[in-house]
Amino acid sequence: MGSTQGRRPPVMADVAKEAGVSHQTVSRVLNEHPNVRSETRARVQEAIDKLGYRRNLVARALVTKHSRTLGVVSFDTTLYGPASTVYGIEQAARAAGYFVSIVSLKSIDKLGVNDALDYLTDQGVDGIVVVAPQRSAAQALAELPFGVPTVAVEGGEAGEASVVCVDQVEGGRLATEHLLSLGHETVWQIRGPSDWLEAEGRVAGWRAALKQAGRPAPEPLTGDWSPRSGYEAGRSLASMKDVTAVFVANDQMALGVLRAFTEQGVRVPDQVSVVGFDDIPESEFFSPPLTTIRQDFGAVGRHSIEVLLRQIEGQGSHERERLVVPPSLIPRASTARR
Amino acid sequence: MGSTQGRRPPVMADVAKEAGVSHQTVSRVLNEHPNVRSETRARVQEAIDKLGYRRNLVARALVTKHSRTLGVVSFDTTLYGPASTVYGIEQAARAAGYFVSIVSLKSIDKLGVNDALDYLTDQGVDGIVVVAPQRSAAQALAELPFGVPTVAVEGGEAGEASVVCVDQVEGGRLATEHLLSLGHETVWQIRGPSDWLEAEGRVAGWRAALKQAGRPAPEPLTGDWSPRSGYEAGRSLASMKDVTAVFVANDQMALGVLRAFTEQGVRVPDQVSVVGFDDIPESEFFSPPLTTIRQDFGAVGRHSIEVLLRQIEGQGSHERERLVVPPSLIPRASTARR
DNA sequence: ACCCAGAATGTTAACGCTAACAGAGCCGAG
DNA sequence: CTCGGCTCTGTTAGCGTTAACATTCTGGGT
Repeated sequence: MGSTQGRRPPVMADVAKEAGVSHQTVSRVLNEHPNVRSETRARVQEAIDKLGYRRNLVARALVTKHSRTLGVVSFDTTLYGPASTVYGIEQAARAAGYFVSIVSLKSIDKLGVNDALDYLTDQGVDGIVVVAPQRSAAQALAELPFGVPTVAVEGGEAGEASVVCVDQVEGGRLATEHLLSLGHETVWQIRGPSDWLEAEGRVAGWRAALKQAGRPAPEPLTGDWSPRSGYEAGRSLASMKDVTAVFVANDQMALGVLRAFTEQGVRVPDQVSVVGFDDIPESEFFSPPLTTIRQDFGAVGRHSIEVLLRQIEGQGSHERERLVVPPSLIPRASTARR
Repeated sequence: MGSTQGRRPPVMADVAKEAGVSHQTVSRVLNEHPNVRSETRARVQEAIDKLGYRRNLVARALVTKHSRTLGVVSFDTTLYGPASTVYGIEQAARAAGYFVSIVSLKSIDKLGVNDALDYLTDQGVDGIVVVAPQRSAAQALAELPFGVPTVAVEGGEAGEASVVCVDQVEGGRLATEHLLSLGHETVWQIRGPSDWLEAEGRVAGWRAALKQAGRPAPEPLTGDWSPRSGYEAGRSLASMKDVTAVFVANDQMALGVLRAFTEQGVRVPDQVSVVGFDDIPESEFFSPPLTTIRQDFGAVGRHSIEVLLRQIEGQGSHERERLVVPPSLIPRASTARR
């Protein structure tokens, strides 16, 4: 119908002709410029509707230098934590009118992070969120490409970038103090890999709480966050008679620990109390339901977008921000008074 | 340094001047056009390196009409299944040189899916993968926007779009036959929400297997995939004395069932055998370790990209494809001979 | 009646790239 | 030695939008 020939999608000029105005006026309508007569505006809108016009965002991005796309770099989005964080990021970004382009890393080396950063800046993203829980990833942020605003999630001291994170130290402290308050002499720990900042933070909080209470800190066992590694550490712990309380650095490993204890006939919480970390949806239904530390991943994702947008929109003032989200204790049935 | 003034990133013309050639020759080098003298090529490459030039993909996309970006629409990427699928998609897409722009839906209505589709086509994606396990989402695909190639994952009969999915019926059958082969008289089921195609498929497979064995099919209980709903269904089942085998439509609900049975003193697998579905990383460490049906989400993601790229690159021939990935039984300790 | 500010619109020029064509140089066949 | 046909390179013209400037049209103050 009309003069629009072929199947080529209509462009601004087509709308302009249809409405009997210049393409610039169409642009003004689209961008809600105030100086357009409301009658003209209506006529243009009508033409837009009639032709089914949609503005070409690529052309727009070329001239405005803003793609309204944010990049997200994350490690293994299959895991609950990263997945929830990325979800929060995506929701917040879209609510703010931004697209989200994602890169999931399988390995976490500096090279991989740098590649991902380059890749995204090539695409012309307006800003980047790096979910970088490993020390190596965080270090990669120290040398940013050029002027692309960046926010690190769980990024420790991430060089130039702003940081949004959960207070891991506080989480470790909460878990440990909870166990001590139940009358346990001391608290053992199954920690995460040493490359992970979160693991370090949780160890620090645990150590601090023990020290404050004047209790000895046993040598922590180390897992790799997987249920299997928790299972193996749990088997070691089961054979040690003086263990009455264990702080496991994440819920998945805690599941492995519960499994090992069950197999070895160690009753939880009667003989040993166990606290996890993360509060994954499953942990409420472990046997027994797991006392754990909740991290509000959604809040972390939302905050990271807030910080990033502030940085993008407030051009000059790029003061580094550091936003810390508090964790909370979720008491359930895996812990009991000694 | 050199003649490049200010902090403005270099463009093709800058490289051209530096190398003493025309910008078109630079373009040729970048696009690996054969007709460039190798000496010239080297000189251009040198200039590129010297200036740290990176080509502007937005400008490129404007003229080529290809953004090399794929859109992914998914429901709740917090869940293990969607998260793994999206991960597989992202890996495969990036390996093929495509960016991935993601939209996570919180609600699954047709409107939401259509909005997401519009949103992504506005951005100028070259193709879209919709992870649409619900009937309503699949229906939304029936009315596609315009010429954007689309692939549905778990999309049943998704109108025009190609489909990649796991054979849910086969999965339901595998689970049921496994239990029957262990000597159970019949198999109960806790199914997923009726809006989900996957839930329907699993019910169909279960029913088919029972029918083939000439056994009665009890009325299935319905959950919403969450551990809690499994827990509640499990409590009902625990009170029924003739239940010896239960097929639970996903692992999370199976966890809830195990929890309920444990509380009620029903021993698994001595009194009741339980089979789950998905093989999430945790299920090997449930108490007892869960027999389940594994879905290869990674393969689904990879295949969906293969199909999509075939559709994008082979312009005219848009024959609908349908690719089915087989599930497999993972026998563990939650099932035993009657 | 006149002028001027401001509103409303139009015209032109980028943005940074690739496509299409044009031209220069070179080789071997006739 | 001339011509056709290669290879290599340059020139020009868009892609569809917004920005900047130019122009026309109002309406009120003098």
